[in-house]
Amino acid sequence: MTAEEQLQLLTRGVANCISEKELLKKLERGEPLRAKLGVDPTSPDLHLGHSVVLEKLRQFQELGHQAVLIIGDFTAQIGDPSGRSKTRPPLSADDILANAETYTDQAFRILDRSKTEVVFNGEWFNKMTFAEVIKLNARVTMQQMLQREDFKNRIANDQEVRLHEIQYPIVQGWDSVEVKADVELGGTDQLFNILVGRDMQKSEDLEPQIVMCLPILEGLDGVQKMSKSLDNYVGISEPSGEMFGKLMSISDELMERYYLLLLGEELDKSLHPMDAKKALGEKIVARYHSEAEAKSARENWEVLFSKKDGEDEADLPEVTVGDRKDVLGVVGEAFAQAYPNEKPSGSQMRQLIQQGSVQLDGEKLTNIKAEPDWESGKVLKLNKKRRVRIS
RNA sequence: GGGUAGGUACCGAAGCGGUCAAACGGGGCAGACUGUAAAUCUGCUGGCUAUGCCUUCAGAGGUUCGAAUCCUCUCCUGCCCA
Repeated sequence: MTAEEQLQLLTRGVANCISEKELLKKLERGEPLRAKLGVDPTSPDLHLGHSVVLEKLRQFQELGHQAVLIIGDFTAQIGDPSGRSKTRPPLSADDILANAETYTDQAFRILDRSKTEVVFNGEWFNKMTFAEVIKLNARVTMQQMLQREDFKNRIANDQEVRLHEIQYPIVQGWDSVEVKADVELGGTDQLFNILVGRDMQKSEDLEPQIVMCLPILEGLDGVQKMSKSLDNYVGISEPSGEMFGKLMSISDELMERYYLLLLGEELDKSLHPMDAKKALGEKIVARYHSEAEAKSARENWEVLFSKKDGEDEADLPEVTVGDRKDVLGVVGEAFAQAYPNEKPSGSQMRQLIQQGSVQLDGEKLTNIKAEPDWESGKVLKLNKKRRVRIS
């Protein structure tokens, strides 16, 4: 493949590339490029938002380039202020290590493990002396740091900015020097950090890296970026059913965006939006599980939600009725047996019942003290998502 | 270090001696509606062995029949000055 062809592929779907000319030059040498991606092992679960940039990195691998995955075990102790309106809480060393492991395991669902160099940036930063740190800081001016939107906004809104936070870009930039990156990937919110990397490399007389920013994926709410802390995400290691279900809850507008960013396709507007969304869900599930699983996830979902009668539900968890025969007692028992982690408080369960969410074979049970016939085989709906079968 | 403004439920924000489990907005949950969704309308949103009881308004003490509200000390944050 020619350098031009590679360039075209690599820049597809990219929000910001500085600069294509330089990238072309690097590609023309015909040698594998070192494509760097730094990850913060702060939240151990990867989601579709991360997948956008990981897919791009895989593309580099497929073209024969070297992926360099930097685990920011050291930087995680600082906390990336990018896009943040608050200071991030720091993590303990143990948490970070554990997170790093789950992180890479998941990343290799997308990346080719054998073609990925994994490094921890604690390797070089933990050895640094304070004098060296001061020297690093001398390479950047205060004014440069204050140009950042994030900091500017926080200062304008009278919110605190801690000194360690302005170290983050410097530290990330130094990673690029250490691994001799040719390209650094990241979300558009990483633009500033990655640019600092270029400066750092220049000051070390290295050829500056190419900045490649990918668009930030909106979360399920369609407004804020996908993130675990906002709970608007789809994790890439989630069960197929969950994944499909979550994807089906997005708005039509967002669906178009997901088609573009996750599948790299234009949405076919001639399709009924419902069908288009099901197709989207199926494709994404297939990517992380399998075609067959995607198909069954779709079928299960259709049975669960589309058929109002819901007579032929797929395998619902079975629940046995205990000593308490009243509605409140049985609902509590059902949660405890089938979804112990989601069990609501007593008051919340009362509300679910009184508001008509709890239904036995489609019949609303609104009296918490009622003792209906808990006949074996009947389906008990608990809330929007959860149903169980009486055994 | 000095001055000053603050710290209220998931978040933002009222309340400034009783009628406060605490207005209002956002978020979340539930119902109606739908395409499952979005939008819209409605209700709920501390806990419980529940017409009552228990624990909350940064933390610890105190005043009072009674405190989120008053006093004292402590911790935390913004802003201004040095």
